[in-house]
Amino acid sequence: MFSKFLNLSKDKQDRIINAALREFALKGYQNASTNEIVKQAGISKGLLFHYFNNKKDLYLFLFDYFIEMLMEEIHAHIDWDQRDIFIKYRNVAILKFGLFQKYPNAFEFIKRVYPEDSSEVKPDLENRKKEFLNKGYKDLFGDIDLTPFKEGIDIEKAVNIIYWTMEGFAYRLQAQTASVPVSQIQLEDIIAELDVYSEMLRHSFYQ
Amino acid sequence: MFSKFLNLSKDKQDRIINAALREFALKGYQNASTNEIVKQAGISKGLLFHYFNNKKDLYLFLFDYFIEMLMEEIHAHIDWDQRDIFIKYRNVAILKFGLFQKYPNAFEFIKRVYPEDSSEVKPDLENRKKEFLNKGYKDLFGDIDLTPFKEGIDIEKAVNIIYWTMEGFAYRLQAQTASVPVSQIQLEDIIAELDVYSEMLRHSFYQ
DNA sequence: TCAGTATTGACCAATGCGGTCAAGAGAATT
DNA sequence: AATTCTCTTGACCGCATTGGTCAATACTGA
Repeated sequence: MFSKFLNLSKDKQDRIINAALREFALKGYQNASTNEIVKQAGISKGLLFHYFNNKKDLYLFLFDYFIEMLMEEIHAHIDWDQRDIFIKYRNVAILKFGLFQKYPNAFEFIKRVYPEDSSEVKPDLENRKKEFLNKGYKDLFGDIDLTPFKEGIDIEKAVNIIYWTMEGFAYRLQAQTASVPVSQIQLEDIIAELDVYSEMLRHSFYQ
Repeated sequence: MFSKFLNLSKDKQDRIINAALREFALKGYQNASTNEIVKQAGISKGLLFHYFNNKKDLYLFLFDYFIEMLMEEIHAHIDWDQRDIFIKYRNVAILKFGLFQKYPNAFEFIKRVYPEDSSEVKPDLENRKKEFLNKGYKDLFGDIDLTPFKEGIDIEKAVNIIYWTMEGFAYRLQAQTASVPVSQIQLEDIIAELDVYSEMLRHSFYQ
């Protein structure tokens, strides 16, 4: 189906993918403009429609492409026997960081798929969403080890605080990253800072 | 300037304001459609342009309207001598909840004003933003009492965790609220739950 | 030189945009 | 009942942009 596109040079593929991701992430399906995409990608109008034969197919291709990539990355890097919530979040953070370097708008894109309600793509999305997204996260954080938590603590709320802290940290990082060349950002520094937060929360909620 | 509009019935004012807020919050200045606004508000096209003579004026009116309302609410309900971070967040939460009931899209709208880069409104926004928004938040949380924090703790990070927890809680609440009639939501229940989070974090980070 | 593929961008009909305005609807005044 | 006045309508305007097409060109390797 998209084999013609996948035979392009990696560089050109990424330019097109990033331009399209950005546009859809920014404006949603309906208001995204294919003209804007080709302009940002530095290709001609005809080429885009040569590879993806219409706007809808392009959109769904992006979705499938990233779900598949996310799945692969997860299965390649996550230790499924690990049940400690902090270590799991740490691994997920590393993974997300790698993907974010390559495709800065992928997470924004995925986030906007949820509330997408354009009738043109909604039915196709519904099937895909149920199949993958919810399941993915539940598999990851469904069987956390609860035994190390302090007695008497409200574990559900503690888990929420941990989640919000990790998300807040990632979100702030994302905002900073937007204004700084990606190459200058050191994964080690970020993980080190994240570990401090982990340690504080571990100290708060673990025995 | 907008006296004609402000003489309308409160109900009609709110319908128009909410429709416009929602549209601008969802799509940003450039992609927001006045046709969509009048459709959602249940008024005719001509009427909107009768009250606000063009799109730009409508947008800036909304901004000014909410900044002013926010300021008034803050000055009416915030105890400026209070320096405890948890009590301050509690008060802000109560305040935000009240506003959110009336104008569910106001905060999304304000949030989208920051990165707004449409050349048509940018110059007008720059002046207003500097004057109000940053200042507002800094005044609120600029002189937190740091003495109750445990010795040896990284206070900056602790404050971040508190902030992310409060934001995360508010965000999740907002998502829930979207699918439930507003009248059924009890402020007391929400504050009670928020107090549990506060207590957990207070116990973690205070002496 | 030539066949075959990759790429271009002017062009199309359709849609939606911000904004206008003559005319209608309703209420108040005479 | 007639008149005046304000509120409100929605068809209409010129224009920009949309998703998508396709004949023409550039590029490639033989």
